[in-house]
Amino acid sequence: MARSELGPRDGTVGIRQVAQQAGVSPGTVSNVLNKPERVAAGTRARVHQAIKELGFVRNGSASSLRAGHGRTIGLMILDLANPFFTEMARGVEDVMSEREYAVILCGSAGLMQREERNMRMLAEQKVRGVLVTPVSDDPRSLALLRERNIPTVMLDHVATRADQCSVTVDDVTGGRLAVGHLLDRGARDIAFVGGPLTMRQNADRRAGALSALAAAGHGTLREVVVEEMTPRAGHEVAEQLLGDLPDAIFCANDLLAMGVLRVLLQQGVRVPDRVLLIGYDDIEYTLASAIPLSSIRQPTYQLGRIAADLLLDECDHPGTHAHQQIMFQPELIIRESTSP
Amino acid sequence: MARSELGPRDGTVGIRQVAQQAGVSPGTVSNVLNKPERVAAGTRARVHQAIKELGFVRNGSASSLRAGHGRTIGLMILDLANPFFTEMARGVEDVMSEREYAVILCGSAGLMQREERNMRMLAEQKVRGVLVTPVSDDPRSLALLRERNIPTVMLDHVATRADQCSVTVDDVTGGRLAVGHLLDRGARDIAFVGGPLTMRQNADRRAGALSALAAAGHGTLREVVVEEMTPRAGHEVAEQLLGDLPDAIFCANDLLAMGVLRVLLQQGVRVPDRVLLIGYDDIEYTLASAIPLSSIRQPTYQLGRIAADLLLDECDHPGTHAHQQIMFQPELIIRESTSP
DNA sequence: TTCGGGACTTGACACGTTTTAATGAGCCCG
DNA sequence: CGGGCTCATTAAAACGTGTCAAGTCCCGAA
Repeated sequence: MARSELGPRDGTVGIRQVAQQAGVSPGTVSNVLNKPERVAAGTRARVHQAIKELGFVRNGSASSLRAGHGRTIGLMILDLANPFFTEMARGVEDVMSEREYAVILCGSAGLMQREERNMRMLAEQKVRGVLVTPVSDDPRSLALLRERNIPTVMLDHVATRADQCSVTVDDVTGGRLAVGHLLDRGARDIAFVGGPLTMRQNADRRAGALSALAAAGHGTLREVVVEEMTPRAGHEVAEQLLGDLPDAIFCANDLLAMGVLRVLLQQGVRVPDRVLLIGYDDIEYTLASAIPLSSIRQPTYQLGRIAADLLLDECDHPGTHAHQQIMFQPELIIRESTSP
Repeated sequence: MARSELGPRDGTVGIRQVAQQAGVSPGTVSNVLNKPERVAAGTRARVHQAIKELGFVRNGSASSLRAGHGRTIGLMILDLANPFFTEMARGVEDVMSEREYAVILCGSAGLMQREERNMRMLAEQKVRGVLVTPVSDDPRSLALLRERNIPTVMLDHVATRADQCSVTVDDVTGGRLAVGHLLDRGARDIAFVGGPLTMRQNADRRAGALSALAAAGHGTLREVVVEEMTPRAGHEVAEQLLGDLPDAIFCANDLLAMGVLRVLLQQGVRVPDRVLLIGYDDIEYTLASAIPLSSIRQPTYQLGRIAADLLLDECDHPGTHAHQQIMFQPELIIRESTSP
């Protein structure tokens, strides 16, 4: 049997078998797959027919080797355990799935080292582009992608350079809204509980909090920095605060706030009567909370969708694509934890 | 300049440049990368040095084209918005990250159609293996992978065939534990709220519930089937039940239970005094709930880790690998929502 | 009838790596 | 001293698709 009649790996079917079945050349099959408009409708139909009959599945490796990249994008987020990020990931996945792209998911866990390792891995995989919530402003890991002309969109982080897109929510305003609200409710001694200030999100929310205090002309901010922004960390902070309770607590995310709330209630501290409590992100799971949690809402799912759209636009129209820095405004959601 | 001195795509560095720099042949560089033990220590060091100096990053597409598969695995779960699945995904990602594999994440949203489309995409990407929580027992989408000899591990689903691994939790026992507990607490008129019974998880939990009733010799089960297992669906069910409240409600997952709880409390129904409520999965976010939720705990994160280990074992030792069907036992967690 | 030109199609090569069989360099022992 | 080892390295042949210059075909105008 002639070589041309055998498929790849002596068993499966490749572009050549399809071509033979449809009575065209391999080149034409490739065109049907990649530039359908260039092939006559009749031929196209015959090829599609052959594809279906033979159960042909394109070899993505060969395709990306030749083309320089494949139908895959990378998504790097800070924390796989945080509903805020997984909700964002859902937005990305929905868009990419519609457009027939595969999504490689990576979690950096906030570690520069893991971020860099993942970036290298994505470069190796020849992804078409990358959506990333960076650990910090350090451009080292991004350089790896830039060298290889892999488009990048910043997620939940403003692009410091004008040569890329970003989608963010204004965290300074968010912090201001939160603390402004606490001040309105009469709080003066306010605690800010957040993660490392090297993370932009924490730094901005804190800055917003301070600016609200400055604008009001009264009130003080105690700052508590935690390693991880989890309910567990919230527990520890709350226990620590029990000895000298502030008027109000502003947590830099809802997971922390959930942990704090739990301990306060267990210890009989009345919320909001004794302590006001507000979180950030407005994740869905605080709805059933003992005291419904006030929070700062972000268009989380949309963040993911829009970033994905921007990335695909850059991939599809590298010439005409105009980089955009999109910033959403957050919204103050008042619930029982701050309103008597 | 001779072709051999230029890099791939006239700019980046390839295996050839590394070889030249280290004074060896391309084949040796490849061996350093893939079978380090076959190359002498001195040569190996020289090659690594050259790799670092030139900033070489392997072209994964070329690699998987030649080798037949790459360092990528597929992970297909039912619902990206459900913390149970994202927690499982976290376990998978942690293991794969350690072993330098990339993870392609797909959500089937419980739709056969999306499951099949994703499977095709994974086959196209030449993934090394796939971890999948299947939508149903229909083997059509798995066939696509089996034809191509792509190893598969079932996640949260028992393998019906002995030629693959699976990692599950005993949902029948889980259902029995839940309803047995409700009966112990004196409930007789019990409602079961769950998703489509075509999903094994729902069917098994229901079966367990029924067997608990049978064992007790008393009590009845009202069955409420919802489309989606979300808090929103829980709201609707609860409103529907308000007119004729049962003694107890068993929700097939915690998200449903959260929605149900919220409406009950809003309407002034006392939990657990008037209605007992128990969920399933024991997700972290119910901890801060108004009435802490009783639930059935599963080793979620471990599920992901172990499934990932099994898959990698099958990939690394295709000859000696012994397929395993691992089943964990769930644990009843009693909290306030079922104990006065 | 011939020629020009547009619309499709073709064929062969290139993409960067892995793999195979073959080569070379030592080394031991008869 | 040389034959038969082993271990380390090499050269060249794939892997299956995308690309692009070079056709082929067909139709209408001259």
